[in-house]
Amino acid sequence: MATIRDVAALAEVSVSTVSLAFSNPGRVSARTLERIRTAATAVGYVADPLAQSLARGRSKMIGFVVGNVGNPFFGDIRRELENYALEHEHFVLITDSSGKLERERALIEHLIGLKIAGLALAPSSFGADYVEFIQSIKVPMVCFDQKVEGIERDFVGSDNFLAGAMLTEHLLQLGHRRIAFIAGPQHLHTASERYRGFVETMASAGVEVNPNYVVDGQFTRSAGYEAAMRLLIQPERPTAILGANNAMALAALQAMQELGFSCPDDISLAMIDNVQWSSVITPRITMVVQDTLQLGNIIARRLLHRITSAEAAHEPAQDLVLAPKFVPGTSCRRL
Amino acid sequence: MATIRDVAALAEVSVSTVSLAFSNPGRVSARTLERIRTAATAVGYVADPLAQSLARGRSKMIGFVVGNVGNPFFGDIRRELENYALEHEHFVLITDSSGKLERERALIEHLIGLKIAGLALAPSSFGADYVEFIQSIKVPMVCFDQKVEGIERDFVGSDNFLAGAMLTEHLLQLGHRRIAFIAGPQHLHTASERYRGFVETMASAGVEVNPNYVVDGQFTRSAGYEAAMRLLIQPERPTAILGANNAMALAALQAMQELGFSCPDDISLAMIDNVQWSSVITPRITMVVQDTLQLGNIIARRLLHRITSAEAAHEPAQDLVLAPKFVPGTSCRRL
DNA sequence: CCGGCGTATCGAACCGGTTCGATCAACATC
DNA sequence: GATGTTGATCGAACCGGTTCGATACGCCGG
Repeated sequence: MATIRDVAALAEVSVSTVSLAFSNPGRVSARTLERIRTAATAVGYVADPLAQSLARGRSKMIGFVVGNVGNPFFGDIRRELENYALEHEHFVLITDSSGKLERERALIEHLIGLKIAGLALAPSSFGADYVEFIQSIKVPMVCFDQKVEGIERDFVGSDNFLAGAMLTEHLLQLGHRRIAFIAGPQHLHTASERYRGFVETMASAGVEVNPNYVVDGQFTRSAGYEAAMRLLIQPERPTAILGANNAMALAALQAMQELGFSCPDDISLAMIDNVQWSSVITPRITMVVQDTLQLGNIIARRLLHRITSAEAAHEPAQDLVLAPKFVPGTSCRRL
Repeated sequence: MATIRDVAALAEVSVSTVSLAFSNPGRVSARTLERIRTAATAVGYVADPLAQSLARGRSKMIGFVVGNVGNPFFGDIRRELENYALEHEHFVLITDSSGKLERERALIEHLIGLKIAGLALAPSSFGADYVEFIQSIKVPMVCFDQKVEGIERDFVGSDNFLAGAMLTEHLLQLGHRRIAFIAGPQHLHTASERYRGFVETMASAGVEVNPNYVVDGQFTRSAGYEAAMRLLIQPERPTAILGANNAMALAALQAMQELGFSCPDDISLAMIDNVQWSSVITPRITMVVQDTLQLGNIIARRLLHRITSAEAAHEPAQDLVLAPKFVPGTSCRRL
């Protein structure tokens, strides 16, 4: 590998001039610039990013930390971020915490050790310790998906209250009253907001929520399956089930199929968030989806703004909340 | 951040001794080692990975390059690799080429610039130029999924011929003769092998393959959809469709649903590779799946062996091919 | 008491860049 | 003709480690 000294020797200038020529071509005379450039191509010089990062104290890399890179929601956001970053000469390092707090922390620390220029984080936890840890990170950063109380950083996400409310309203309109809700972990903002959307919409309509109809599915497939089963074995079954996320709703569909219930004939189903092959799942689930491309785009822009603009560090943290979209399916029947 | 010189000063030893104490504790006297360790914790010293990589010329990072990190097949492999790597103090950098050759090349070059210790690659292309590029990479490396002619590197994958043959045999056993095949891009090893498995099994059974029943779905959802449509509008429709991968088979299912055909009553369907929510898709597709966890584990072991063992560089490249597994569903009926 | 040897530690060079104050020539100003 | 200004280039220090030959010391046998 050719080093900057090889280029300097061939161009008969000092090392510092070569460095200057690449980082700030305007400050070098046209003649020397030309000589340096031809010398560089002649020896096939490419600056060593590691050495650059060490000397500059910051790299051109952006950390992307989520709980599950396989989740298409995060996948879309990642793709948008990658494309935008690439256009601005930045490189995205994808990492997956598997939803484990310890792993997330280790990953973030590792990334900071790599002197990343910025961090896009989907927080996986909450609470004082966690907030303190996140707040201690001095790297430009944008949080998304999960709004965490106490973290004063740019946040980009969807209106989860609205998401819950929209589907509840839809089911009410169809005449449903015995509506069950499979909730996520209530300490998560997305989960509690979606639940609040359900509860308040029910209240506004003057419909009482049967406590037996609210079960906890932990946002996971397995817990969602169990929760759905608990709903389905009740003597007075709900006429509709609202899943606070995709995994739990589909687990509920599976449970219904296994018990021989037909959807939507016996029980209607609606969910928040799409899944990859939703169009071939029968019935087509009625859902509310987030505009992942838009979210990804906004995240990318905010983060690169923070990274590249000098005065951005002083700008206050900003929350950007997008409205989700209603996508009708065939999984909800009129009563 | 505390540097190695802070530690040296506090422990009253030279910088080189501190470095030695961490990289090779055996060569330092017990007393000094103790002093250095307490000094290090006192100032909160953590070695800068960037500086280490620069000085050593190699880092503790492993590059993982695939065409689509969202694909659960790659996801499982990634997870296995990450876990195994973490146990051996290595860190996985995930990247996504979106299946684009140019992007893949740029990513690999970037990773090499980062002086990665090793590379796990799912090749996205083929041909002389590509092979030459891959061969020029001197980093320890394991290829997987796609076997590429001419690349002399460790390879880990599944027996794709067998995968195609198993499903074909299954359909023949059920009495099907008019079996259609949605093929992938034939320049890809996986695609051609799966196709070969189909053709040769048909030939062995003495059943002629109708040329109109073999269509190209490019391994993608959209091309697979079109290909399936071409099959379904023929006057003499096939009684069974075999999709060479998951995306094309599910696209075919969608096409069937849209045209009002029932699966399996009108047409049977089978596919190679699982998808995330296959258990809630009606009917449950009969398929042949790869043992992704096993694959991931083998990839991880081979790669870390190459990385950590000094003499591994001289070991010849090795191919490891696993047999896929048959998973019966409800999508194939007996004729 | 001396030469030989092994072990613990050190100093200096190096990895490949960046950065900033110093230098110097050329030109403008008075 | 002396002084001031400007722009191009350079040298040296630095980022934070690693590595290896040199050195110093203690212990051994003769």
